[in-house]
Amino acid sequence: MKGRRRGADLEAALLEAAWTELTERGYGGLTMEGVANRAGTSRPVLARRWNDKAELAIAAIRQQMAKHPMAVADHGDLRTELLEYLELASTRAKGIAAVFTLFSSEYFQDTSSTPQDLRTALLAGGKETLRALLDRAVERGEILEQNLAPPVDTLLGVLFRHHVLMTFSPPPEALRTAWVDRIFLPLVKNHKESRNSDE
Amino acid sequence: MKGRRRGADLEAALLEAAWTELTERGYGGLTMEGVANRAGTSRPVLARRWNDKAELAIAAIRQQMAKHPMAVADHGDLRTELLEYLELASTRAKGIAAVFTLFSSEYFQDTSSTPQDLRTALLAGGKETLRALLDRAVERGEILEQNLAPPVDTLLGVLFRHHVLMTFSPPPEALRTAWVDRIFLPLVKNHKESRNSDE
DNA sequence: TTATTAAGATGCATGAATGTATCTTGACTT
DNA sequence: AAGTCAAGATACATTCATGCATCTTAATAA
Repeated sequence: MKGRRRGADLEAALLEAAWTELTERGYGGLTMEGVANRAGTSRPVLARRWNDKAELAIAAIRQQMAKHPMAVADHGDLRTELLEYLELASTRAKGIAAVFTLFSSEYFQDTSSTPQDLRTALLAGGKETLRALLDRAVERGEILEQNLAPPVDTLLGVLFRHHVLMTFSPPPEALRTAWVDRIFLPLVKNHKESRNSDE
Repeated sequence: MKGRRRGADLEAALLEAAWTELTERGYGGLTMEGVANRAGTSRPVLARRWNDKAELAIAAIRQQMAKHPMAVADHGDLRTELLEYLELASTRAKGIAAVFTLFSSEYFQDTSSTPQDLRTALLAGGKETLRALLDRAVERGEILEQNLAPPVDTLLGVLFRHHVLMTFSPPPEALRTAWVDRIFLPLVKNHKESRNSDE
């Protein structure tokens, strides 16, 4: 029995509806009318705020990121924090997958940008969560700075993202610990970077 | 100056046109009319053979895979073969990225399948190229079978695919060698799987 | 209370893509 | 050489989403 929504209230509700539509139907299935219906309003209200499907979608994504910041507390132990990071990320798998459907249809054609571009644009300003974890571990002396050279430092994020993109579902706990214990940690733990190891 | 195409000839030309459209415009921008125009024919000819955009797209992908098999010769050295594998794969980055645009729009909604599902369906029968390389290396005694446990064995493929999906472009040579020398080989080379390494 | 502003409902024209039916014409078969 | 079948061209109706214009009504401010 609530009255007529206005301003910021309304806008938040619209973006929430857009987000739900995006996750349920993907970017291709996202329509202005669909969002309007779900929000219990009509298209003109949407049209007054956003021009494109793309604008609306990105605004919706921004709102979700603002609502649920990815924060991993300092536990004094790298392994613990990495697992928590992956667990936290897993709860958002559906949303992440939905975001990537942006690049299917027209979006990446029109803007000629890549998922990487969007990712950096959305993360602009805030340092990456994963990077923060690793820096803390370096300060604690758990790992060596030099073992975090470019392809390695982002490895866990890559593994997670790839899994989500390929399966549209979060990685199970067993897989996450395997990534940490059998891939990432062995690479960064102090095994005195043996360059030109053999041959 | 060529006459009217028929049967298999025509079909191959149609699939070739579809593939080009798919790589240039992505799945979202793929239209029956666009393919017909590019193939120099009209929509009814397409409609007689495939019902969906999806059917057409998958048939086009199949034809490309058949035309360009991913074959890496036995060079007696794992590292050489891995680099050749990644180099070969890189030449197809554009196509691979295009294939994944399938899962943006409607396809994955309608079929409720995942990119993983499609991948396994397309690879059905033939063993994976990467897996073949690794098995050969195990036989040669270059690496230990036990170091190829599940999350590690497919690691290079994961890294490659993730890069292509995120940037829509092939990984540069420097990045490929970094994957091999600083991530994959260190993990599989005989460092006597130290389980419960420390703590 | 009154005035202003935007929410919300409705209607209409448009454009893109598709499905389908029809018809002509070229190529292959016997 | 005649007949058959599919290629290729064209046309029409349909569907879906969008853009825009209009009008009523509710909420907020003066």
